[in-house]
Amino acid sequence: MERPEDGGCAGRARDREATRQRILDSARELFTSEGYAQVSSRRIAAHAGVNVALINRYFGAKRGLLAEVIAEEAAFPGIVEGGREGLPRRLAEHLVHRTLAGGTPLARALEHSAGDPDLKSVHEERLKNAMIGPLAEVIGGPEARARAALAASVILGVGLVRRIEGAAALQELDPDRLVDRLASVISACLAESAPGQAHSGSGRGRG
Amino acid sequence: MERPEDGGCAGRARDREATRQRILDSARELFTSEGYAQVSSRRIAAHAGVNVALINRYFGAKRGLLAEVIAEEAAFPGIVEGGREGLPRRLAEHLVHRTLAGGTPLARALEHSAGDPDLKSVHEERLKNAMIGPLAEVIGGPEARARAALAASVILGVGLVRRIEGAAALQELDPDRLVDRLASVISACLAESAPGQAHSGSGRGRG
DNA sequence: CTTGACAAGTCAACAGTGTTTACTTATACC
DNA sequence: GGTATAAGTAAACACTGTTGACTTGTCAAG
Repeated sequence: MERPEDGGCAGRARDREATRQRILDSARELFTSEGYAQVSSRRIAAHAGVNVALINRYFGAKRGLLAEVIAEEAAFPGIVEGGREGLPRRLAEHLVHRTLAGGTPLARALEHSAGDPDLKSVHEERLKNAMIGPLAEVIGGPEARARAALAASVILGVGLVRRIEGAAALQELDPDRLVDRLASVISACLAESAPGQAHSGSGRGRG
Repeated sequence: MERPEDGGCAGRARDREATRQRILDSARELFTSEGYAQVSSRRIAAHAGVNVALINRYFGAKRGLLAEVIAEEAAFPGIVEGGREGLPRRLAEHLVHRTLAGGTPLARALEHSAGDPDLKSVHEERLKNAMIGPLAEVIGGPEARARAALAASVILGVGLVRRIEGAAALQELDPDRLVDRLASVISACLAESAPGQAHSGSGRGRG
């Protein structure tokens, strides 16, 4: 069915798969460098050298293009695989290193569009399947999903704040200290029993 | 200068301030109930019964309209005023109660558009002046802004996750337990010294 | 090789967005 | 009453995502 090679010929042959992939590659490149909302369908098409209508033909809508792009990459590559021991620290290190270095561009594409209502379902699936799900499975125990959701909140929140205010405040802390701190924060999220409150909370008046 | 009353007359007189306020009221109502991106300039204008061009005349752009709307409301009403003692718990309670009950609609408008690049400057100002700033002032100590930014990350992150996945996972915990947990998480953010890591972090290899 | 079918690709339009410009009109002062 | 000035308006601009009708390349059957 498929042509064996579509190689480098100038006026390339009609090849569904190759065209699809070409669109996907352009979308990933542009989304990750400029963000979802910034890049128009027509620009993706032009970058890929194909017609605009093909985006909707192959991916339903622009939304579907992002969904396919982010489905390709793991949220926590090689982190949950390490097991429960030291998980908070590994998450913290991952977060800090991609926070301070700009890190995985895909995360940026997601943070760019975190609140976009058009992408709610895309983000919902991503959050559940790639973050809360794996995390909950690793930590186990009661209310695992709630604890995982809390950790995911911290991870997304830090990324969001970094994107909004340029990490100016966060960079007051040097990376190592920030990792320490985030590790303890994430530990508090994932812990099975809610620990007695830290030194700053002596005034708890609840019954 | 201004007309003393523009009252209820049908074809109302030309009154700059009244028109401005009318637009602002419509924007607040629509933004908070449907979100920034959902509501078009033309719809706001129609709801206010004014011409579309007046939005840009009075607020520069749609962005300016949101900026003015969110400038009207405090981020943590009556929370930082309570001082350092019990601050994490008050923040946690505020967050949970507005999370579970839908809470202040303005926060929703913000979460709706958290990642919108067009609103970056608006969110930046809001984050710095209404969240990190007051928080840092209350907690004091070294790297106060960094610690405050961390707490703000948690607060924004939880709101974001709630909005994305409908709080399904977070609601595994009953509200009181969630408050406990969040209070300890926020305490970990605000603490002056990064505490020794909790029970799950025995594998720390730094130092 | 010719024919025909079907999928791949194209074009132009639609309805919508935020924004701007030129314009009309009502008001307030002289 | 006349007029400057501001308030309000209408129409357009350039752009967005999306759709349906159309053309064209390719492959299989006759």
